[in-house]
Amino acid sequence: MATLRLVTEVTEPAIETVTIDVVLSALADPVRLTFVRALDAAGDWTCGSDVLSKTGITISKSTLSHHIKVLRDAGLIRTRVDGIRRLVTLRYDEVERRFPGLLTMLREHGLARAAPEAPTSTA
Amino acid sequence: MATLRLVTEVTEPAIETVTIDVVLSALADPVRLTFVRALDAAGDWTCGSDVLSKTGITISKSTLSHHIKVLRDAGLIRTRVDGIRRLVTLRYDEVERRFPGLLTMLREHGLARAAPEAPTSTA
DNA sequence: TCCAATGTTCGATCTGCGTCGTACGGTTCG
DNA sequence: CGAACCGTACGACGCAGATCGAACATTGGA
Repeated sequence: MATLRLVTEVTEPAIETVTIDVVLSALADPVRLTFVRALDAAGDWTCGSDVLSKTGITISKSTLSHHIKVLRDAGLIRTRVDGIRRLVTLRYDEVERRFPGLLTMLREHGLARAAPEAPTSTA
Repeated sequence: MATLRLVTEVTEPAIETVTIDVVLSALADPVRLTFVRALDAAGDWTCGSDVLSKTGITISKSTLSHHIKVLRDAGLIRTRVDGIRRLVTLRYDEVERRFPGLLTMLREHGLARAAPEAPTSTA
């Protein structure tokens, strides 16, 4: 019985209300940083659990739910209900508009990898 | 007896070896974020204690020393010995070259302030 | 030489948060 | 309806890190 569609839709903050300190705190965690990078690589709506298998992250589903909530509250991702599961996606354009260069930075700097010496030259 | 000048000089990591996760963790703390903004506003070599009085941050000197070390290890600031005191400065050009847009982002987004209007939906 | 001022280091404390297990709610299908 | 699945909410636990005070090192000046 489909009486009323209640809270099925998940809301995220308007991009204008997102503050940079919240974003930095959200990205400071290695699991969430990896998660955001994976979402960026995926490009479109992805199941959160699938991100775990792709990245090799091993955490419980409650922990995953917690991280997704932190990222959503920070305005970085959006959640959509798809039947029995929930899909998430990176709010790339909005975030890049409010914090220019931030996501580009994450994309270019591979996970926790320092540049291999050679101060001059190379790129 | 002034024998040898030992470790008076303070060293910071080469900018190429700085990883983005360390930088994000360093900036995730509100005290350090305020500190970096103040250094950016100052523009040149500044005494760490003076930053506290400028920003109104009230922490002990040992805590301040700790935060400065974290920021220095993260490659964000540089420390110079000046007689009885130590001066710090933001490595603006280097950081901006390695992480384009990062410091500009901090500069434009005032401390923990969201955009005033929320066009759609509110709350 | 002695003392004041500044900053680092060390140990201890305490809060925040990442983590998990369990219980609960919603959805799909038999 | 009931069972299986997926995700969230809640409480508890443990650890990393933020904080402080005290002791020490260094410098500069009385």
